[in-house]
Amino acid sequence: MERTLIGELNTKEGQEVTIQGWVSVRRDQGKMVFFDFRDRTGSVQGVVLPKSEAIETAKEVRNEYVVSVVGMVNKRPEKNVNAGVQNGDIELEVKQIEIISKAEIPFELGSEVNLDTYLDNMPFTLRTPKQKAIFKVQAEIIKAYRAFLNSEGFTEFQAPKLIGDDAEGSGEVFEVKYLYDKTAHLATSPQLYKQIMVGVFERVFTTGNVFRAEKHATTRHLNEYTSIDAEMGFIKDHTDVMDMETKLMRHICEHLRTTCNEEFKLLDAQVPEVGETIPHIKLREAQELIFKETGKDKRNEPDLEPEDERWLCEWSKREHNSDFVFVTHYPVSKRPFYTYEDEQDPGFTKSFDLLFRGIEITTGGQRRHNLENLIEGAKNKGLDPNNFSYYFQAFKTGLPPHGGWGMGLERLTAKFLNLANVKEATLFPRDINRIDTLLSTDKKE
RNA sequence: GCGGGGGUAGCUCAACUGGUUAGAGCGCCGCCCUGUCACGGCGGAGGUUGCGGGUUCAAGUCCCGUCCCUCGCGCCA
Repeated sequence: MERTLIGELNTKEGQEVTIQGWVSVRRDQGKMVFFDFRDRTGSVQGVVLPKSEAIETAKEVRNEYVVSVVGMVNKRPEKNVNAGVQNGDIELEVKQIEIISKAEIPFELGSEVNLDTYLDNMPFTLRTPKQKAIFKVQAEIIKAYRAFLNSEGFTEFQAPKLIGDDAEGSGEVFEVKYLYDKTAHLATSPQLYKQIMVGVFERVFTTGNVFRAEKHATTRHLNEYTSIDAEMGFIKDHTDVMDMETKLMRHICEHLRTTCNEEFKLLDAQVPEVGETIPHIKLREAQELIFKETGKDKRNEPDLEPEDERWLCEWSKREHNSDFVFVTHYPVSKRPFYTYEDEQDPGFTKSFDLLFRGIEITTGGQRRHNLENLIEGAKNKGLDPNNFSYYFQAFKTGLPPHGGWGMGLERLTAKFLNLANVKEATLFPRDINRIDTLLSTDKKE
C-alpha cells in the first residue's frame, strides 16, 4: 500500500493506511503496546491491541527503530483524547508492523547532554526538535539572503575554495598538497574573487565555506564556517553598502517572522526589529563613549574587545532600541590592504563592522579600486604585489568604485536564537581537535 | 598560545578534611501490567574513577607529567 504521511492522518479517519517512520517512544502495557511514530510531517500514537497479529513484533520494537506500519485510523475514545498534541484526537490501530531498520541509541533522545556529548553524537542528536529548529532557521536565513540579493540585481557565483597563495592574510591558512608538488591553500575568504566578479556582473554574492587555521577555543570561532558574502559596484562610499545590508537584515527578519514562528517559540528567542536605519558610530566615538560611561580607557586601542562589543550592543539597545549597531572607521593598520582609506579622515578607513547582540557578525567596507592606490596598500602591509597579479587584472581592465561585506552564517544563526556557542549553530563543526576521523572510539584516551 | 573550571556507569551527576565492597536518577536487559501518552511496578546487569608515573599502611580524593572537554583572552566572521 502507498505510504501515507503522518501529517495527513487526520483526514483519513476510518481508513486503513501504511505509514513509515521512526519510533519515538514505546509504551509496553503487557497485553497491549503503545507507540509514538514520527515522520517528517509529525507524530501519531499507534496502539497494538492484544488480539492484533502485530503484537509479537511490537514487543521487539525499540525506540528509533525504523518501521513500516499498516493500521486503521480511528477516532480516540473521548476519555483518551490527548488535547493540545498533534493527532491527539486520533490514533492508529496497528494491524501489521515491519521492522525496516533496528536501532541502538547511545542515550535517550532529547535528554540534557553536555555540548561535547551532543557534538560527538550528531547523527543522532540532530534529530531532536530543538536541533531541527536551529537548522531550519539557518536554511531560511540563507533562503532569505538569496531572495533579497537576487531581487536587488545581485548574481550568485561560486568562489573557489582551493587557492594558490594565502592571499589577503585574514588569519592563518591551511596548507594542502596540490598536484606536481605544488602547495595550495584553503580559502579564508572569497574576497578577491568577489571583487573580480564585480567587473563581470557589477553586483554579486556568494555563500560557501571558508577555512581558518587558528587554534582558537572560544564560543564564537570555528575552523570552517559559512561565509555569506556580497560585493557591489558603483557605490558612493561604504554607506551605500551599509544601507544595502540594513535592507537585507530587515528582509531576513521579516522572512523569519513569517516562516519560523514555531522554531523561535520552541527555542525561546525573538526575531529582532530592524528599523529604517541601523545606528552607526565611528570606532573612536565608541571608545570615547565607553570611556565616558564606564571609565575604561580603550581610546588608544585599534579595535574593540569582546567586552566592548557587548557593551556597545547594550548601549545600542538602550539608546536606539536596536539589536544591531554599525561601527565604522577602523584604522588602516587594522584592516586588509584593499580597504579604502577615508580622505576626510586620514589613517582611518571607509570600513565597518556590524555588531548584533554583543558580537561582530559582519566586516565590510569600500575597497580601493585604483590600482596604484591598491598596490601601495599592499606594500604598506609588507605584501609582495607580484603575488596578486592575477587579481590585479580586474583593476587593470576597469573596475568601478565598489564595496561589500562578509558575514558569518553560524554566528548570525546563533545570535538570532540566543545560542551560547556558535558550534550549536554549526553542522559538524571543525575545531581545534574535532574533525570526524577523530570521533572513533579511541579518540579519548 | 595564555588563564579559570572540569574528566567517576550508555547519559546527567554525587562521594565531608585520603579510610570498608565507588552511589543516585534516567537509559539498558528480564518478569508483571487492556488505555498509556516522559506509562507504572518488581528484579538485574553495567565502573581499570581519561591515561602514565609518584607519595602513603591506604588514592576517585594529594603530587608530577600527558591527553581531552569547557569557559574567558588573543585573532577574527
